[in-house]
Amino acid sequence: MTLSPNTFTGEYSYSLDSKGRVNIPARYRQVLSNDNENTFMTTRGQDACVWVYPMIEWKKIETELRKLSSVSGTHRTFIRQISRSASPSTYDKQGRIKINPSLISYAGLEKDVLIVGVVNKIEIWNPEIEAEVYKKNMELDPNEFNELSTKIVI
Amino acid sequence: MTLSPNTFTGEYSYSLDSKGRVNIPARYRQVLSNDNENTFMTTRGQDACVWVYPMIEWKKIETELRKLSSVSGTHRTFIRQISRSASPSTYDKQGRIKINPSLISYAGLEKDVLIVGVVNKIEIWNPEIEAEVYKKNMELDPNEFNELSTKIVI
DNA sequence: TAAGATAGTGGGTAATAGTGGGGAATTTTC
DNA sequence: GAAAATTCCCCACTATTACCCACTATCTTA
Repeated sequence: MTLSPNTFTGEYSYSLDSKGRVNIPARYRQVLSNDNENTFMTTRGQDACVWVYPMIEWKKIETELRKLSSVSGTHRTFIRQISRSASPSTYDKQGRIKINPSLISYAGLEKDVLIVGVVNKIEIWNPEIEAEVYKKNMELDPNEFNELSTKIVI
Repeated sequence: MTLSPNTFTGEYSYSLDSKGRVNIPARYRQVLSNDNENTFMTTRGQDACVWVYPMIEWKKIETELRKLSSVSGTHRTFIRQISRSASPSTYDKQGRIKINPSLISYAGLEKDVLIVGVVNKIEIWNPEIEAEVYKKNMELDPNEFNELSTKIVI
């Protein structure tokens, strides 16, 4: 059975080395479609983590951003905030991408990192921070989950 | 190349030298399409920064400006504002463009500058001014932002 | 279970990128 | 028309990056 292309699931514990590199799990590399040319876009996540998009997925966002007009102040600010933290990274022969220093500090990454596949992208977490966020989310209003259940069937 | 041509992301800290030159980040030069002939159009940003367009992207702006009727006073002012300060600049062998003095003073640029890729163009900021603008923007209506991000970022 | 293959981690080095400045060519000014 | 100023092109130095090799751990297969 072949897996869906550019679709990531599961979690992995890897390490960030002194040069700011992390390995992309071999399984993720295997499902990457060729048109990504081994390249990802790394950006700030909405939570305190790094989001890693296959280039193909990122380009969809880029297309949407291009439709916004810079005459609107809100649009300008929005584009700037999304775009400024985005930097492309092609993985090396060993399968590692480079995470740039500002993203490392944004996500509070240290040596041990948690890599989580969230369907269309990959998240890179400091495992301690992830645990806190997880805990906090579990305390949230369960109504939102109920609402979700009307939108998606699992 | 896997990256979209003439599309800029990420931010860089560079310096403006005594001759009024700034480096264009190597990554940006790499995504420039050949028909730009290593040339950018520099102009006043809507915010207190310098906007740097690849010539190809600038020509799209020109087309848009032509469409605006010069009958309306607002339109005339808008067109004049953008157009009057526009000046082309070809980068040298080291990858630097020249920013003219009036743009330098408009954007309040000093030695250290912040270069931000905002998809179809590049912004050059005095980092201190950018920080202030950032802070001010964060106080803006977050609803519009949320709406934009649910539509665009996936 | 042993051996080969694959995966993850660490580090050295050649190539590239960023910065500063000199000097010829060109333009401006008096 | 000469002096001054500016622009443009080039060279050189340094820091950073990307690429490559090597080692170890884990997984796979016979």
